[in-house]
Amino acid sequence: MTASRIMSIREQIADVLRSDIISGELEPNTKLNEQLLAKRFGTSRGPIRDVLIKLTKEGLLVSKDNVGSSVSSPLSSGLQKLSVDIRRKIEEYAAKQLENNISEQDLDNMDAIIEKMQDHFDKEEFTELTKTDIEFHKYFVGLAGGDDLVNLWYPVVLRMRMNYQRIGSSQKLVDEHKHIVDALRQNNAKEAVASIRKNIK
Amino acid sequence: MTASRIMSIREQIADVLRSDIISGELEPNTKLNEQLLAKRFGTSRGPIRDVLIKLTKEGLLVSKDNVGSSVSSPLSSGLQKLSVDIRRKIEEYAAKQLENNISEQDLDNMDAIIEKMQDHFDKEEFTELTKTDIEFHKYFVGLAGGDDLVNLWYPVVLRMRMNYQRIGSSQKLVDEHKHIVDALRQNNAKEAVASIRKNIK
DNA sequence: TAATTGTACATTGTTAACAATTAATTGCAA
DNA sequence: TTGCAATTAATTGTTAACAATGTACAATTA
Repeated sequence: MTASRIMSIREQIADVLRSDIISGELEPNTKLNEQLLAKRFGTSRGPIRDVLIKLTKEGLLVSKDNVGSSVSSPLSSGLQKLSVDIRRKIEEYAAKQLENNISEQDLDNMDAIIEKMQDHFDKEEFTELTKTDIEFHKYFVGLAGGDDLVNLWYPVVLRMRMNYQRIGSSQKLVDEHKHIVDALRQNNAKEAVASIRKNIK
Repeated sequence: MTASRIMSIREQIADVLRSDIISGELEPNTKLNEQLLAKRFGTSRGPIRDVLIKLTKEGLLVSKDNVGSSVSSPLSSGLQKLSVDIRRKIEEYAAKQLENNISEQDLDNMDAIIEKMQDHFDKEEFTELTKTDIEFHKYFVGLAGGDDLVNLWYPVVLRMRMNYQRIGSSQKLVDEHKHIVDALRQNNAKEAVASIRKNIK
């Protein structure tokens, strides 16, 4: 039985827009018009506004009063580096929390996510691969620290954007995730941390 | 001339609620009713909803679909420690950025904020002191990294909540901020970082 | 009594109309 | 033509009514 979670309209809209931005389909500085979005998603402007506020807080959009929201620009290289540091700190914390404290079921679920990654990679669906990559780390972070940790982690990751060249060019990315799960399965936090450090850059 | 920025209704409402939460006036798990808030602030529910979404993304509230928003609980001690680490990383980054790269005017402005802190401390206005403390660091972080860095930093700080005993009991807090500005004024990033490490805990 | 169903109530979610603000256009004068 | 002011259009902000959902409690049944 696949328990696909029920998602509210707003959640689904947010997901689509996040994908559009992360994939680069919506380029930086693209203006998002509330009415057009409302028409596109078949709702009124209310839910759209909710989503725009959320994405703005996640750092994917920038909003100006009485003017509107547009896609944010990539971080400066200095802030990019800082974000990598912060993200590593969070995920290394997560790895340590999970040592001797993770169920077989959860490990299996992570394996399944990696398989999905492999599949997207094989089919050259790189946007989906990116999303699944994020899904993997989100699962893992949520396991260790619940919603609180995810909320700390999520904006950092989204704002980093992904490293497409890297994703497009290499099977290594998928393998790196296998190493992380392997280390967790052996309850070897030190090794898990090392794998994560290699994976996040 | 005091340049009090024009703030939108929603911004002002957000500020009030943030204060209420940070000061502890609104305790964790307190349910926030949209209609009551609308009446209290003399608006309709629309702007209230916007604010609730924002505060939720900032980590001060937790929201459940079709149920509503309530004040979030303090972080676990593990996440609290992690947050301190992250906040230090960000502010230390900011201090380094500002070495040999800060105007006399900005330093004076920071002095002014510290004076305001001193004033609130003398009058035992501890909620205002807390807000001014945050204002100081926000100014400083914004100077170094603009909105992008502030957006990274802000949720971390809000979620940490403040350390009231410390605020209530000691003049030290105000002095620590003087040391930070002193170090910045001397373009001594190393000392500034050291002062910040002492201040954030 | 305990569990369950049904109903009334309270609250959030959504919508569409209207107000306020910003952006674009037009017309005019130098 | 260029620069500016006034006007118009487009877009966001706000509101109030309505729909959908969840909650609390009473009635019903085993």
